[in-house]
Amino acid sequence: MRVSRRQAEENRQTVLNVASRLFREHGFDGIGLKDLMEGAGLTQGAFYKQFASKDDLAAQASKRALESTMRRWSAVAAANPEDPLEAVISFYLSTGHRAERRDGCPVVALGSDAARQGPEVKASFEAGIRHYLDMLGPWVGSGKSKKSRAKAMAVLSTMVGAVLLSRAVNDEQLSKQFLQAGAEGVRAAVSNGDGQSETRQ
Amino acid sequence: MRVSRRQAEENRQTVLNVASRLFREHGFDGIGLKDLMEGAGLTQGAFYKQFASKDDLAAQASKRALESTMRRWSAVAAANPEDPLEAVISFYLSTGHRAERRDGCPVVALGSDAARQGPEVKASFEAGIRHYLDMLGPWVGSGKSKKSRAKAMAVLSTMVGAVLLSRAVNDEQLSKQFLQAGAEGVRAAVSNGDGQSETRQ
DNA sequence: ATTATCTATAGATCTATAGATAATGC
DNA sequence: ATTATCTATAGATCTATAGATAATGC
Repeated sequence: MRVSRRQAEENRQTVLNVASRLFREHGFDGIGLKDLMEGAGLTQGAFYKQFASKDDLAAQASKRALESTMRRWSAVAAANPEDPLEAVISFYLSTGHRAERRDGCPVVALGSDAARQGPEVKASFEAGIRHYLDMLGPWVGSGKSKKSRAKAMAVLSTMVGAVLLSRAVNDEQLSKQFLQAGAEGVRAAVSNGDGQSETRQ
Repeated sequence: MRVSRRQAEENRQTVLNVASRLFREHGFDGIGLKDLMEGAGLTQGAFYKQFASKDDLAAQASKRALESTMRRWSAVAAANPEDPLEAVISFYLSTGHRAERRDGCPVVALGSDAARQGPEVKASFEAGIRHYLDMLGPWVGSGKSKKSRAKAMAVLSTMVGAVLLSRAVNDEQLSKQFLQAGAEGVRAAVSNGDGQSETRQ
């Protein structure tokens, strides 16, 4: 029954990968430890040698999910070095991404849930979100880093919100329009150069 | 034990109001029928004379929650008729709204959850979201209704995303910056007039 | 000897149903 | 007579723990 330390660590990684996907698909409260462990080819009993609690798993699986999405952004951006932002926009605000809750952005899939979790889960999200912003900054930046940081935040908000809204409605047309309008909005915000109306009002 | 029809209907309404708040606070899966009914001063057993299932309640409570937020938007806008959009922005993207998950916008509080629910819950969200867009349209509109619809969608995406992100992180400063950057982004998008770069790429 | 995983289970909770109770509505 | 609510419970599931098992690691 016992496996090697190497194998045990591998099992732990498998549980994390499985959890990062099942949580995105069903929410933190929508999936039990039994199904989680069986998804990794183990039984429920092995769980507490690997993780301190379900919350602990939620925090670690969130980290894993965000890292995995980050890698995807990097790959997409690297595939189109001339316009990495446009590449990320058309990947993120696509019907493909909308459909793959299981493997898509955890901020959209679990953002509402994360707001109800403890500081450990939020720390995972915070780290991932900062990483998103670090990538976006140079792409949307017009020069001053403080301004481009704010712009990156607005852009990320638009992207996250658009996919969230596109998933919350039944109507396919309305759903698609959110993706398109989100993409347009981001392009406009970026091409708008320094035009953020900080002086208005 | 039996109450009048009038009182029974009143009880049903109370359950809906309680549910619309408890769901926003704990998620659809985060609260049981027992606590839900006791929150309305009844016992669990009365539930199935009032609703067909928990899903049925989720759909009706979502509708109620969105309607209640809608009324709030109207009130906020009416209080500042000269610039209703600015009034809504500074209400929606405030630390106050960020803190009141229980009474705040259901799209932020339950958006990720809604994506996992059946068509009934999504229908409630869709109706509420369309109502949001109907209000935003004239405020962001530059003339052509199709363009202002798209702009309203981008603006709503930014607002929803900004609050969602501001709730998913621990760091108070980062959280506040999302609210501010979201507000700036919306103002810039609107003051940008017809400038959406539909021709780019 | 240690320990990763297993089976089994405690104790709580979940949704949903059944039947009793007592007040309404005809 | 009807029915809104109550108490009680079925049957499933949830998180977490306990003790057995069998392979690793010293």
